[in-house]
Amino acid sequence: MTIGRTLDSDPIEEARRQWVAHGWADAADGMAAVTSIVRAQQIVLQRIDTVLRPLDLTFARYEILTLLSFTKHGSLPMTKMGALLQVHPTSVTSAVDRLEGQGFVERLPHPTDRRAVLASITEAGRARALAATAALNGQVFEQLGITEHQVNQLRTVLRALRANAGDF
Amino acid sequence: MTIGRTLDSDPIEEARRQWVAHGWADAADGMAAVTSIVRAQQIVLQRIDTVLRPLDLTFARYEILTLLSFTKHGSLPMTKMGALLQVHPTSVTSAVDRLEGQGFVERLPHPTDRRAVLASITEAGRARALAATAALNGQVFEQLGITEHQVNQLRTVLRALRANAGDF
DNA sequence: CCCAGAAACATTGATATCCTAATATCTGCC
DNA sequence: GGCAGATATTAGGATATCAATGTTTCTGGG
Repeated sequence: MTIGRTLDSDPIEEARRQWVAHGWADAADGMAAVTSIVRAQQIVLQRIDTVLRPLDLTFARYEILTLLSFTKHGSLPMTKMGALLQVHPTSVTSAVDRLEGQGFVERLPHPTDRRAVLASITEAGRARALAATAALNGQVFEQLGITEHQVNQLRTVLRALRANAGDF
Repeated sequence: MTIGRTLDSDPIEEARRQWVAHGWADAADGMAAVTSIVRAQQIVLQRIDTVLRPLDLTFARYEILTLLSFTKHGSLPMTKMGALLQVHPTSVTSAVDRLEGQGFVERLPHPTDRRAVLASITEAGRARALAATAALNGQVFEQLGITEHQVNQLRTVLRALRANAGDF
């Protein structure tokens, strides 16, 4: 599961020193921040996958189930889900393929637009989504290992980064 | 390239409100932070891939080239690279396969351990790594769209998260 | 000292995911 | 009524992880 063991020093700080030593000081902090984001995502996603694996879910499929469970009628057009979750249409298609095979979602025709397809959550899907959320809340989201203040700093800074990227 | 367009509100904040409304307030901030990390990684990696594509590199292969270019003799054992970059041995093997095919790296026998393989950067590899770093510095690392203070907040908080995960 | 078992190293094959490009169908505007 | 745009899907390429394998090295009991 875990890869490297007992590294003597922080490899990202080491890379940052190299950046400065090579005359790229202006970019050093940004490089370190980007690398930290990439590594942090690996860490949290690995934890999430570990928690979700016994439930036969991936994070992408979990996000879809949870999003559907929050809607009024438990269904959304495929494109709408892709827009809300910021994933490609092809990823939505393949994720819904699997969820449908698992019996957690079913495809329904859109009532007015014959191009569109509604993904609709089933009762089994709702139950599995709830179980997954309970597991993730207790084992990941409440166990990040940083202070509440740091959690909120993270949210604020990354919100600015996402806004600047045109996310909303 | 970009997926969703003109979303009226921040989907992560919306998810956070749902968490609170469902009685999961204790996990709401952590959920929002984790989701922000995942989304931020998508954003920065997409930018990186866009910059690196004309240079025929991916981020994983770029990291290997840059790491090798920083070493004294331009070479490292496969396992050592995996440990430093926090990637699986299989990923190192496949990345070095491609880099070798591109002429940026060559495999050499380890001088003392006949099990081990040294990956050694070529002159072409050094040149490509420098070009890639120049492009990334100017187009990504110096253009995150957040303040210098926020960049450093990000580094500090994510360093705590990585340390807590046993990264170093 | 020696040698049998454990551990480390790199690779291969299988599986899952994501992205790009191309395609078929349908809608709605002019 | 025709054509641009939207919708979903399929196919193909790249990457990451997991499990298993073949070597090679290390280690500890005899």
